[in-house]
Amino acid sequence: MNIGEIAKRSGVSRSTVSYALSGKRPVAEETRRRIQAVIDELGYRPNAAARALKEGRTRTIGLVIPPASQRLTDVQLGFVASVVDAAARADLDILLSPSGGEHDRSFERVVSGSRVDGVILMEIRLEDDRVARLRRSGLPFVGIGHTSRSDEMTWVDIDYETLMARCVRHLADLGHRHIALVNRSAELVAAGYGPSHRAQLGFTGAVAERRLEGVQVCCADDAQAGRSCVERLLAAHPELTAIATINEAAVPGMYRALTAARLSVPGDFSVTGVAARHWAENLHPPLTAADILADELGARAVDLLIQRISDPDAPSRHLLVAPPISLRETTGPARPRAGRP
Amino acid sequence: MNIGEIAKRSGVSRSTVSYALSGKRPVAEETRRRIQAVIDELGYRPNAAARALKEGRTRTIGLVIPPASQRLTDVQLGFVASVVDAAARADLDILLSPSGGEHDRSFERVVSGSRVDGVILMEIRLEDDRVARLRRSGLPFVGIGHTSRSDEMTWVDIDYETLMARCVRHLADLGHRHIALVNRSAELVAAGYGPSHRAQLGFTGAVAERRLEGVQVCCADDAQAGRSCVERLLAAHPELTAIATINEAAVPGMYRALTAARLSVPGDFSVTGVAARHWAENLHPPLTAADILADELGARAVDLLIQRISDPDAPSRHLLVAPPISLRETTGPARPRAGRP
DNA sequence: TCGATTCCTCGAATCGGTTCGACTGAACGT
DNA sequence: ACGTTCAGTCGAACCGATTCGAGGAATCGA
Repeated sequence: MNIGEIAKRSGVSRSTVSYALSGKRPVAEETRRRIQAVIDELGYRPNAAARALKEGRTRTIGLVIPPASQRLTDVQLGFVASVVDAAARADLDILLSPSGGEHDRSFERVVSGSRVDGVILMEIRLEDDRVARLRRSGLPFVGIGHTSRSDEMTWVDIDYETLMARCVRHLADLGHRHIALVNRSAELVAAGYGPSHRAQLGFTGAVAERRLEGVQVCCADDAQAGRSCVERLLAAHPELTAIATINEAAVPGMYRALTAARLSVPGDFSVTGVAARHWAENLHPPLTAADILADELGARAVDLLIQRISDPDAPSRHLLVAPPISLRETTGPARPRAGRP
Repeated sequence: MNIGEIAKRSGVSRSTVSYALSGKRPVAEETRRRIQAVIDELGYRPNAAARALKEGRTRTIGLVIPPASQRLTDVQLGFVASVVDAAARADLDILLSPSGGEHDRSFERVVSGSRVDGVILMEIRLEDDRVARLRRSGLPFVGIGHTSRSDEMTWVDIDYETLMARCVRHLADLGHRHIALVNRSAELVAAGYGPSHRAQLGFTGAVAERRLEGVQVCCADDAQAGRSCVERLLAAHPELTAIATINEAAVPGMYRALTAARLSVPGDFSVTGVAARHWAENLHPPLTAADILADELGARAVDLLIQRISDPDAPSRHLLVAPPISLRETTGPARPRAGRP
């Protein structure tokens, strides 16, 4: 059923039906009611493709996520959920595009097929082809995360550098002198993953500032890896009394390694880091951490994108979020491991 | 840049460009090359809306997920990931629609705006309005899960009834006589959530068959709830020696409650259930469970949907999956709790 | 040499909306 | 009584692709 059918049955022209629906020109009240009755009866909805074709916009935004094959972290999931939510509130649909892996055709379709009015890009690398591709296309886009040239685009991001520095200072305040940074996977770090890179900066900076001893290791995003990573760490650095991490998926494994080593948390050993609040709260014991407010960040990304769509030539904007550390149950005063039996 | 621009620059008509791209009519090799050169130079891609309008199909499928506000379980995430993956392989785009909560406008847009060629529906209730809505619309759709009238639609599903019966029999074989079923949240069960309902059937059936004593409880989908649920359970039923569950999110909390009660797993108490393999493996200790192969299920749903789109009048098809139990480390011979100090 | 066939290309119609210019009455002011 | 204004409506053009019927040129067989 198309608009012509509605027009015929209401005894008006197609344009009148269109105006009755959009309200862009006055339509007699009685006519409007007649048209509405026909529409309700037939359950008519304007064809999205036809409308998009004429209007030149699709009322749809693209959400580019990491390849589906690799499991999303809780923080990433939080982003997706909040973007979906915010978009729904703004009556925008979401076209999902896994990018990165093999099927970049999906990304290419989203970018150049005029399928979307704008794009939200997740999991951005310091050097990211997709950003260049999007800039060339002229499509408005907003990053959750940003590249090394941060001015070249609009983004929202978590201030991993500040957050990690806060974690380190928090540990230093508790008397810890030897601490380790457990980063994300070596592949990610090598690929120039921004959060990993900035966490390193924050870590080394704060370690130097407080004259501590710091160790840095990479760790794959799962519990197994977390466990073996911490086991190696404990063996190689007996003087270690605390860990700061941005690898939430590995934390349960880290707990297990500590338990296995008969180190109680936070009595003998402290753990802190950057994680989704929900996740940190539900760990056992609950993780003292800088809480990532994924909900807010995703919603702000959508806001910025909507603005950017309505005014593509406005200067790019940035939003860097650094929430305070929520004290929970995994950090305490330093107690030298050497002093233990 | 549109097809007319390409035509002009190649010195041919628009239709020739179209045929060169689609190959639906012969085009001279030299002409084709010239057109291709122009296309490559300008980076032209046909406008998706225009194509959809003319062809009457969008090369997009809708994926209806539970409202984003509520966290998705690992199994659900597995479905989403595998659907996204399978769709990308088939060169289909995915339109994401959270449904259920407040914003059903999103669902309505997907169903009746001709935005998609078909829909995959997740988290189906025994009585589900959305199924009726989709049937009325005539849009091809496939459910992951199904309603009480299972013939009315095409679906793939996990055979929770069989799986739960297997769990119970497995426990019975190990000598357990008193076991509990920890279901999903009371709200879900009350709303007629199929998996919960069928798990109940399988549980009561197998309990009766093996002449066991069974208790059933509901439990919200998080660790906290799992913990308090099991604490209550242990207090109220001292004879209990095993739990079977379909609530994966609650399992870590259940472990904690058992640990707190000084019950070792699997020495003093057995736990088993239905869960995503990834999840079961990464728990500590790894959960003996019937593994849900979310990857396969999502991919099959996409296959079925593609078939249904190409032949909407074919009879509906069903796919019920019941993988065997993977023995891990959480079930062992029954040891009466009464016999403990 | 002439019609038939084949190969390649073109113009026009079409999909289902939106929007612009123009037309018709009725109401209005002077 | 006569322009003006304005509400309400219509027809036609347009968005960017696909596809059908048709036509021109080259090739072929008789």
